[in-house]
Amino acid sequence: MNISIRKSPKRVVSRIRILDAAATLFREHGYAAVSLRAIAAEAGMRSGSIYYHFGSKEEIVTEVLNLGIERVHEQVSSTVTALSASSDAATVIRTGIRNHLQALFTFGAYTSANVRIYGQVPASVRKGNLAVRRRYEGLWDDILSRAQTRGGIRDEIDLAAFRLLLIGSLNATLEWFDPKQGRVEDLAESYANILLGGLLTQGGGGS
Amino acid sequence: MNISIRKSPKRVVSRIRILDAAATLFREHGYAAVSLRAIAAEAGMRSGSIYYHFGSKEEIVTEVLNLGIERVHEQVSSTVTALSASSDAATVIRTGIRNHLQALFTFGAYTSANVRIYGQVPASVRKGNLAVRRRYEGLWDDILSRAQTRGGIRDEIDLAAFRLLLIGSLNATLEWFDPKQGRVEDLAESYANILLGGLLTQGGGGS
DNA sequence: TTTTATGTCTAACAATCGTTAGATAGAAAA
DNA sequence: TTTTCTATCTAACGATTGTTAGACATAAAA
Repeated sequence: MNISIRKSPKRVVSRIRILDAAATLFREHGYAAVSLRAIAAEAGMRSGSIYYHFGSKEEIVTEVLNLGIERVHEQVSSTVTALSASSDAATVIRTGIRNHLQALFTFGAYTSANVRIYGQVPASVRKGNLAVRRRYEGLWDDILSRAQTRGGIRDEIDLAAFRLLLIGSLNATLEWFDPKQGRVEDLAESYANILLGGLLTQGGGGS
Repeated sequence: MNISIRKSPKRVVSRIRILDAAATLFREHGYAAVSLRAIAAEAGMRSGSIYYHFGSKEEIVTEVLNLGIERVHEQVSSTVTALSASSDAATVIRTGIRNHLQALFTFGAYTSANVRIYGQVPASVRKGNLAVRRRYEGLWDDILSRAQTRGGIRDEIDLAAFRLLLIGSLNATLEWFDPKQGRVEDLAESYANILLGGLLTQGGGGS
């Protein structure tokens, strides 16, 4: 046994092919509408073979949902952490927004599936995905509260509401933005301008 | 034939019962996962009877999708139109936001179904819903561009992006906000504060 | 009353679903 | 070479799907 680059065993390759196929089809047609036969066909095998890799359809969708969030989490977490400690609130949040959107479209099949089918998957599957979701929400709560301690955030803003509005509006871009038509960086800048500075020149924001 | 209040014929009542049942179940489980037998049971009849009122499952879902948008459209349109002609931009947009959210939760089954299943419904159904969607987007574009002519909107803001961010973030509240736990008016005010004034006290919004 | 219209029911159809058991072929290990 | 393991295949299972045809009961019209 040498130390050379180990070729991925067939097992791993097939598993990924199945997950990619499932994510792509779930995103497009929803959870229940996609049959294991359709997933198998897209992955280049027969439906029975899927059961060598996964125990059930629910097991597949759970993995798809988790991967979608984990990949966004990793990219946002690593890029925000890499910022200089003296970065101001605007820079930190802009970085988070940009990387959330980039990850969203880089792993489009998984993240779209996530946004679209989470609400219609069996309760047991939702439960298996909850911890991963919570962890990502916690990351943003950390980012925002850390930004708050550095000052510059308006007093009227409810940070919990801001986080929900932020993630909700970013994820909604999956429904209409086409990365082939425009740059994700431009989308990110446009959204950051609105979220950080608001629509109006002054006033209007107070309660 | 007298002029007294005409009792709704059974036909109309049953039709509504079917649509209510369908919207409720679609919202919860997605389009394909809901069988006509399940819709019939929820509506208090047998699946065969549905075909007296609708020609197919697709016809039902098309109606549910259209109703969801039309009801929000009507409420936002009428309340914004009713404002005094001299209202400033902030008031107009706050009114739109508040009424969009109120309608969203008042007709929760239809609007949630809309947000959740639009992306997974057959292409022919999506096509049948497109005109209604476009019309509502047009309403907001009118509201925003009229507000812009009154001044007070930041130059850096891309109004098309703002409309997409706005509707996306408002619709996303369906996934987490519970009208039994908090007042929709408070939610609306919180969101309007963020969208109109932004997160930061100053700067940060420029490009 | 007789006739017609309305609305729901039952029962069945071919198709498709998730899942399973067992056969089978090739690769790795002995 | 022989044996064992890995990955896929075929074929079938009972259950459920959207949809249809025709019977049936009640209400309205004649």
